[in-house]
Amino acid sequence: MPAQKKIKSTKQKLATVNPSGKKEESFFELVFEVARQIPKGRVTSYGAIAACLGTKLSARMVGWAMNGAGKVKPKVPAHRVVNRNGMLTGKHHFATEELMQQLLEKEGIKVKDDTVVDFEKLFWDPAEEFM
DNA sequence: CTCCTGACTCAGC
DNA sequence: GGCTGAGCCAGGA
Repeated sequence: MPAQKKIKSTKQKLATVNPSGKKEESFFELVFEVARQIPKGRVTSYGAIAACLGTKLSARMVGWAMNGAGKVKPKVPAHRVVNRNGMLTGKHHFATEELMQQLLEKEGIKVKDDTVVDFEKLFWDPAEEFM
């Protein structure tokens, strides 16, 4: 795990990325925004996103937010989000358990034993993007 | 309104 | 070094 550096007000940065100055977005919409920023062929963790949003203790909420990942538009690449070990803990929530892995492999990410190979190398820190 | 649960994480044993 | 318990917050019953 890359030591989580000083997280700044990422929410504000998100507001910049998403200049639809409407009402406050719910927590998972915020999560979706971050998730959509994940570059192809890269992955991140629930904790990283949570920390990025300032609620690192609520990584569960991030994962849960992903529950609606396929129900929103544009679609959220939930398959690029794994737990802090790089394990595909959320694959059971996809259409099929193989789907998540297939999507990852399709993007050049190798998956072995439900775990992303070279996870640390492929890890994408949301804080980097909004810095 | 209260209770339960959950795609995580960390700390303790 | 693996397993267990507790904390986290939001939404659904």
